[in-house]
Amino acid sequence: MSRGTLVAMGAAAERRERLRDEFRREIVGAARRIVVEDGYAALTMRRIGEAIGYSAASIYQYFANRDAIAGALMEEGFVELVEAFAPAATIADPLSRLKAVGRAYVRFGLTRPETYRLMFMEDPKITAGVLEGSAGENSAGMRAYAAILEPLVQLFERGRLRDDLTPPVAADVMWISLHGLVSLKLTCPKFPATPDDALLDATMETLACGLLQ
Amino acid sequence: MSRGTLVAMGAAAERRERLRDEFRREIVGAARRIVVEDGYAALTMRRIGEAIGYSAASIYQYFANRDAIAGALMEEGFVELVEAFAPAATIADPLSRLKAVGRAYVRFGLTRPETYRLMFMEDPKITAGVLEGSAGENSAGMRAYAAILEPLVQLFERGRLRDDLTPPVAADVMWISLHGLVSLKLTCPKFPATPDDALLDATMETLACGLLQ
DNA sequence: GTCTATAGGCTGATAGAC
DNA sequence: GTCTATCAGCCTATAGAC
Repeated sequence: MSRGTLVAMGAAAERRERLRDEFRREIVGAARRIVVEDGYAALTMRRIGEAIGYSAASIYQYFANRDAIAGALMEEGFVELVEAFAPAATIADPLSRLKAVGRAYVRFGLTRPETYRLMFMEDPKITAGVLEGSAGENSAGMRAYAAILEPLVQLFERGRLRDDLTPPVAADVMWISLHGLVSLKLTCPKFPATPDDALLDATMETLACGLLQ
Repeated sequence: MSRGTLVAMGAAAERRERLRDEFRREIVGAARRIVVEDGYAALTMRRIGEAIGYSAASIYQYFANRDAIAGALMEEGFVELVEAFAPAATIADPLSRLKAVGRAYVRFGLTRPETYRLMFMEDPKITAGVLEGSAGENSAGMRAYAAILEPLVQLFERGRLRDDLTPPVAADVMWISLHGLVSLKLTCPKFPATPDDALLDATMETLACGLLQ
């Protein structure tokens, strides 16, 4: 809610809105716990209702439908991803920063499998909705992307990027590889037989050697 | 069914078995069409029954449950993937062969989204079952993996592989990147903003530069 | 605002008739 | 072997009482 909307309301309406927001957050919190514990398929209105001590029907007062709750959950996921990038983002050297961001991405995905799955592997409709709805702005999704792009821009400016690449293309290649590592490990933990750590090291080194000159 | 089993049966039993196999194939064929058209979630016993002109209950005479059908569908997917690799596998130069296999993999995934999704993005339980159940043998899954591994072995033998890599690790890095490209495009077609072709070119070139020395 | 009740679906799987 | 009927559940979403 914008500041403009707030000042236009009376104090009572304002308090009501605050309570409403709190309730919405409670719903999303419960939804997160359900998804983390039992996956996206287990996210039903009944289970959310149970978790917050209300009937399923009440939830429709706060969210239009189940997809809207999943969308809110995804947005929270992007905020967490940006937070996971924060320590890496302070590193001065762009190549070290890029590598640290990459490692943070993979750690995020492997330690929050169900959140990651919801954000990037589950429902194209909802993922598209959240990414498009928040594109262009200073959204968490764009800030996460920027954390990968920005070190590559700096490397490009220093003439370190392979010369057939532009920073956005290099960022997409990087993202693809990181996503591939996380998502393949989430769906078939056994098969890429290389252990997680060695695979991450080899992937980061391959990207560093392959993207730079 | 093994040859040994066949010769131990009478001619009548043999014919019965052949009919049974034919029926099983019909079921899997119908299942494939449903998954291709409407996705894995639409794969229900009732819909399969409708498609083959039998009741849902009859299917349980041929498959233990729905997961067994999904597993059979995945195995067919691996066979198709190996077939998709066939033209590339004849190329003599190992680097050209590796690149052609990579392109064939991405084409397979992007042109059969629902099959690919079922094989690598959907249900860890079934994917694990099929990959483990067919590991070690001359299964389609292993042959698909071999198509990526083998050119890398040849490059390794010629001393062309980056020297901190072994062929299996390099194969896993390659697979991860290809899978990342396909799976990200399937879940959010819009966001990695680089067009498919340019992204594939950039990824293959990055892998070639990054894995080799 | 919250509830119960319910419409109107869907699912996998099985029992028992034929 | 195939069927119908059914069990035992699940779901989203809404109407209408309070």
